[in-house]
Amino acid sequence: MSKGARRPGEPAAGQQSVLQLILDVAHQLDQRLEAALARRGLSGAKACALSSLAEAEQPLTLSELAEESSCVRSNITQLMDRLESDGLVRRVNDPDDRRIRRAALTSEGRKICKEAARVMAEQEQALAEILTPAEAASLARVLRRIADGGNV
Amino acid sequence: MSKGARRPGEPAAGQQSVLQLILDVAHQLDQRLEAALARRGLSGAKACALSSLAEAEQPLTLSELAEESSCVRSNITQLMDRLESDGLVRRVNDPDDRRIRRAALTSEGRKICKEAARVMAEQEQALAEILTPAEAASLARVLRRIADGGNV
DNA sequence: GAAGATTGATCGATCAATCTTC
DNA sequence: GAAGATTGATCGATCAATCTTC
Repeated sequence: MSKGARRPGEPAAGQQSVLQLILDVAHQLDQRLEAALARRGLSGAKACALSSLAEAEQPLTLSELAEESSCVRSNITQLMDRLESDGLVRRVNDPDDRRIRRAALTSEGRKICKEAARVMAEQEQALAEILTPAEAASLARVLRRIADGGNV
Repeated sequence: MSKGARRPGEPAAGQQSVLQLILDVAHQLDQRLEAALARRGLSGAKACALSSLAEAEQPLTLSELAEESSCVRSNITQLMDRLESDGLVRRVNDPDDRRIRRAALTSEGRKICKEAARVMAEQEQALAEILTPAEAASLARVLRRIADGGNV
């Protein structure tokens, strides 16, 4: 995907289609989140992987991580390379299947992951302050229906 | 930014925060749009640039294109490289200032751009069919307020 | 042969550094 | 010196091809 604000030919502010509005708002919120994470040396992709690892009881398979992030396996290979060189994650071998590599959080990784959760909560809070509870609920309901392709 | 669905540790479907919902829905809609464009050999970034060029009366400066796409100049340099090798765009020199390069649509570029507009309209239509007019209007209103940071 | 992971290519995005022209 | 564009590095994402192990 391209990350740039996607407004092909909609100069007037009120003229944007709902689709373009959703993409633009998401892009804006995502940039804010990425900027807040970057101040801690993190990125969205890294924070997401760390969070998945923190939740699991045991080190996850790289394939499991790819599944959970809805991305392709080779993506996780590279992400783990970067997280390993950051000292936040360690690859460990699976005792039962030598094809499998698991990702284990280091203690530093566990610490940073808690910071990432705080950052995420801050961003959620900032958004919540813009909306009334009723608006937030109805927004969530509509978005969930869009996510389900209208089958709800 | 990372493009993967961003749900760090929200297993239960109803538990997702509004922020995560917006990012997830946008990611899903964006993937659909990219897939539809890819069938015509395009991408979101290419379609966006072509559309900006089609709207302008005269060839745009690469800086102007960057401005319009809210991205960095070097990004446009590379995008134009790809569009030029696709035969959709041609770089032309500015007669008055030799620092400036402008991007001009080729006739092929103009043709493909119209297809891209149709694809975009299809995606907008698919989304519109999920929502009632009243829902679409209230969704747009709330999203616009989020985009303005609550200052509306 | 299939599953798990990696490698190499490409795309889109950013940033810092550079080059030409003003 | 500043503006416009490009180059080279890095990150995150995808895909096709490969390697090891099952």
